[in-house]
Amino acid sequence: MPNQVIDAYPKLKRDIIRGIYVPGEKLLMSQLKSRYGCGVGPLREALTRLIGEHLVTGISQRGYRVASMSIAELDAIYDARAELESLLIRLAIERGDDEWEAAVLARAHTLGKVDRVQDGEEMLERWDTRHQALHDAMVAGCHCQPLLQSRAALFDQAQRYRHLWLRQTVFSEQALADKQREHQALLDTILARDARAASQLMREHLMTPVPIIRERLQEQDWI
Amino acid sequence: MPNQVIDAYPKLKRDIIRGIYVPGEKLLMSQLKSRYGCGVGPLREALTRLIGEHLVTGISQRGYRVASMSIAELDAIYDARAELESLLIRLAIERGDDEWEAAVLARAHTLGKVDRVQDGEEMLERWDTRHQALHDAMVAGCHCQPLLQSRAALFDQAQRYRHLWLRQTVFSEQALADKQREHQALLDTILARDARAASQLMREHLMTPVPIIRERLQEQDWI
DNA sequence: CATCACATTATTTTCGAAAGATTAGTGCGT
DNA sequence: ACGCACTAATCTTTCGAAAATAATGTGATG
Repeated sequence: MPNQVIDAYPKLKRDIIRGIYVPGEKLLMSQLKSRYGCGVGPLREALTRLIGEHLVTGISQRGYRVASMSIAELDAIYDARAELESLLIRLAIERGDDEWEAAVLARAHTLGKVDRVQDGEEMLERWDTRHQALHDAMVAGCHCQPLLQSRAALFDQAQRYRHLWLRQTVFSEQALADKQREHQALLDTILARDARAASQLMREHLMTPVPIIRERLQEQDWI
Repeated sequence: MPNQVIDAYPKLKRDIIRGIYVPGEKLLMSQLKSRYGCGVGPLREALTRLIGEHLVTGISQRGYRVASMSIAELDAIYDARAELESLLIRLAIERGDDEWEAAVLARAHTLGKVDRVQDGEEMLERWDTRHQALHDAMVAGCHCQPLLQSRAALFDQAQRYRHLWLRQTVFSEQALADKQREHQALLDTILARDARAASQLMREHLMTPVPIIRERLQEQDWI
């Protein structure tokens, strides 16, 4: 694997997820070259990787475009994530050991400690990091690397949509409290080793952002 | 997307799956260039794609290698496939319509018609094609593109292992009959819309090749 | 005999230019 | 005014050479 690509790939990915580019927008090599400071070779490799993650589309002799977004795709991806994560939490409860339980508890604790008094941006970043860490810890118990990789791939695909939801949630006292309650309920079912209840709660938990994202999406002029 | 890559990528992938290269083998650019008749640019893109599919590994400044194979990975991938396909058949039964049922029945019918009298290689290819078509038809009812893509990715990862099993099974009267019986049982539960039974059978069905593959794997000198 | 420094070779990675394809623009004929 | 062929400009894709890095071999030293 390359050197220059290691630089360009994460930057390009980040820019696409953050919405720097409009979905469907053409990605001109000349522009990318100056923006990311490297030649076409490394760029093509980075773009190839992003095609694999469904964040970019490419047509022979017609270049690359930022993958489009749609409500249909939003529904499909979140449905997939909810079903998969629901499966994973069931497996984790069936397979996880005491260490796993302890790790979940630990992540739940740190997430609960994120302080609302901090600077907004900093808090958003910290809450999101710890939130993801909690969910990672929960499903880690399944001990199935390939399924965890599939989960990560779906998460990446969802990130652009998720981005529309994150701000809205973290900056709302109400939404944050709701999430807190959902996490607590999940944690209870996990510690009780109730696989059926946990997978049900997990599915619902993952689906709650969808209506919010759908609204934000309909506001966009590029849909 | 490129032109030359469209040539090189599937060939390289096919060669890796067919076991032309030894797992762990270094992929020299100079060799690849002459074998696939193109420059390093297209090759690097093809290899990047294959890294995304976990068929190749790459380290900065140290080139590319065919991904290694191991019994641990065999177990992990087949476990993942079994759990995912089991989930998908449940969803398909919950969501599939009459057309879906009909399509499954049709694929089961054509698979049953594969004739043993044909030429061996031709029969193997035909059986495998129709076998995959049956499984594709079964899970298609879930109507969840992202999960079907995850399934396809896991299938690709499994292909090298699956390759070790396929010959053994198709050329054994006994094994083929066993598979036939399993498919019939699956079909019955599907037409009866018994999601619980179907997902159980599906998990078992996907796991049956594992012991056979494990044996073949242990015979290899490169494990 | 082992080990380290140094020089040599082999390999990867990158860039720039040329070739190939597509898109945009122009003018002609109807 | 509209469509079509042709030309010009733009963009993508590829290759070959050069630069950067790693691997190998050699010889001196403890």
